[in-house]
Amino acid sequence: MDAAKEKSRLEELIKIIQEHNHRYHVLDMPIISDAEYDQLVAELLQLESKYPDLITPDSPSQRVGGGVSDRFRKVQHPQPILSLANGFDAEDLRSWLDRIAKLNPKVAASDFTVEPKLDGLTVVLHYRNGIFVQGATRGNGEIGEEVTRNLKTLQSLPLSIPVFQDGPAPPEYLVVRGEVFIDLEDFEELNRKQEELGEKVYQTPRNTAAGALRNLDSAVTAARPLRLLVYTIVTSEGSEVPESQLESLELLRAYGFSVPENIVHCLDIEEVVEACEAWGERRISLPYEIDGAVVKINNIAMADSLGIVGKDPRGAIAYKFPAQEVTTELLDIGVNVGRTGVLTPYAILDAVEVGGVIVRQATLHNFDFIQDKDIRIHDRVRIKRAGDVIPYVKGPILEVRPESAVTYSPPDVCPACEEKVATIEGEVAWYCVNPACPAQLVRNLEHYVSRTTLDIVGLGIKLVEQLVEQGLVKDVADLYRLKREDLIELEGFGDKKADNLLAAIESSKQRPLSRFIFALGIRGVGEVVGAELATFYCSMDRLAATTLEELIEIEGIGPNIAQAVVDWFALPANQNILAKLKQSGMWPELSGDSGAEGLPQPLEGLSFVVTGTLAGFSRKAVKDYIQERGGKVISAVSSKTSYLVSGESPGSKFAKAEQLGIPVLDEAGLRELAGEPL
DNA sequence: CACCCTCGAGTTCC
DNA sequence: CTCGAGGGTG
Repeated sequence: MDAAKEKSRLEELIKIIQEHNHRYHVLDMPIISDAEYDQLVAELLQLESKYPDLITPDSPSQRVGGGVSDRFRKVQHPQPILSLANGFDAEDLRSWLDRIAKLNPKVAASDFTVEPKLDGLTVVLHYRNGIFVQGATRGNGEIGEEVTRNLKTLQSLPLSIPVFQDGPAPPEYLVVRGEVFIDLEDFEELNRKQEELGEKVYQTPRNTAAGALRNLDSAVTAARPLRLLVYTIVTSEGSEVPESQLESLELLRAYGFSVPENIVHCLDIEEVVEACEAWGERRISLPYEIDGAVVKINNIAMADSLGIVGKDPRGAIAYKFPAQEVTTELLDIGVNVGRTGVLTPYAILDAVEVGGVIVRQATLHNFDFIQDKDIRIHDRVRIKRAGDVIPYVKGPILEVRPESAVTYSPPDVCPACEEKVATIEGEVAWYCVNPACPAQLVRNLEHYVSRTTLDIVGLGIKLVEQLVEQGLVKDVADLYRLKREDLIELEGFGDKKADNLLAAIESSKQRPLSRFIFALGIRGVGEVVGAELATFYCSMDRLAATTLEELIEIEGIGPNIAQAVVDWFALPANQNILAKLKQSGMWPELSGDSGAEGLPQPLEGLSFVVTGTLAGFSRKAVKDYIQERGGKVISAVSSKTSYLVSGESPGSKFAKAEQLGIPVLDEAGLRELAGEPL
């Protein structure tokens, strides 16, 4: 090719590429593949490097920043997309203000906005004359990836800015910043579908959103439930320029963007602190994940005047919540023995902070769970604190699985007694079936004395272990045969403590029959079924003589529980225990009046779920209160729940209730409903 | 038979 | 809170 031909080809290329750009970005009707496009650009670049004189300012090579990605074109942001400095508590927020007030005393009297900090991907959107022309990921803040076509599949992204008669005129050139993310509910729904199809499930909403937005096939992006919220005007030319962050948000809304809701306007730093903490409490009831709150000085000019330190503008700060999800190394897997003999594996973790506490252990539920999630020792695993308390392992991070990772094989003997383990047909759990297993005995005793059963105060885990170790107690009935002399021998015991313990054990004979049945630890018989059996049989003698057929008749008891009950009473070891208990005078009967009969039953037919802390009630007291008045207390919110009783710092039940539209009561509301005079 | 709801059991940290 | 299982229902 001679020079003249090359030069005309170069000019031709510019026109061709511009045409394709137009089709791609504006008309959304590309007629060539991305690869072909990249080839054209590559050819152009090659020619331009040969004839640099011919590079025009409007050449596509200039427009795309000169680089051609193998996946996406890189674009330079009109101005760097800055990150934010982080704060973690109220003190960090106050000292941030103190610092900047020294630079400009006027900020001390400034007002602020507090917005939720969405956990998604930042995108930068360009509109020319009201038409969406380009969208890019944040990238490194200077250069991002151009994902215009994918962004166009988002329902919540306006392709053009509507013009209203009395609304603001759209700017000639507008650049905004927003966040792309997936609602938690949509995410779960997506994973449910994936599971049904036998496809892989996604790990986090954030990663899924990132993957979808950067997918080469826009159809895939379109199929994901991505949402967009816009919260900053980066550039606005040829129209009104907002003076404050609040005005910006209003303007963005008028332009047709979805903006984050419930943005708090604060007049001083203490209000800011309050608002940040409120977002922390609200976090769990939001439809999407947030990892903090963003505090901005409302006046944009004032914020800008403070300048930038490193990559962080001084006029704003991110208040970060403690991470709810972290990753750490799984050092080993241990196995616990439950009171029913169930073997439960647990993860021994490299200690890590999650949501403000150090976590070293987390349950792995059962051996199938380990296999299903393909969890291996030395894997890096994702840990989450469910609700706010109990940590659990979500799964391994396969991408960083080390060579040293080893698959785990469940033990074939009980870790406590070394008897062979057994499985039950159709059940996931593995069992130690040795009736003399010391671990089971300890757990069984713990259950027998625990607060929810016979409530023997002063008899805790440590003491139970001690009594078993010393051979003083070989079954629950032995508790009633403990002698003062034996107890005084024990470490840390004196006359007084021994007497108190004996008195506590003695008082357990006064507990209701229902609690006693629950305390025995029959598989499948918990608090509710125990109460059911107590009201049906009224005495231990009658219960012990029951039959399978009779049990099945009882509402709430099916063949499995019935069989477990019959089996329990048939076991000679248990018959022996019962005989000893009866002999000791531990043989409750259902008393005619339970004390609550006389109360009116205003809550009859209603079911309640309790969450959070109530001021005037303990957890147990509120339960009794509701039950005494005819209401039912259940553990999980469902569509059949009548009311959620919510106190201070409610858990995730609150979100669930809101979602299902279940009415929420506070303590006063409950009392009122129960007909108490106010 | 497929669902939904409820119950039981084990669970972490301070 | 989680998961699994049992029980009831459409």
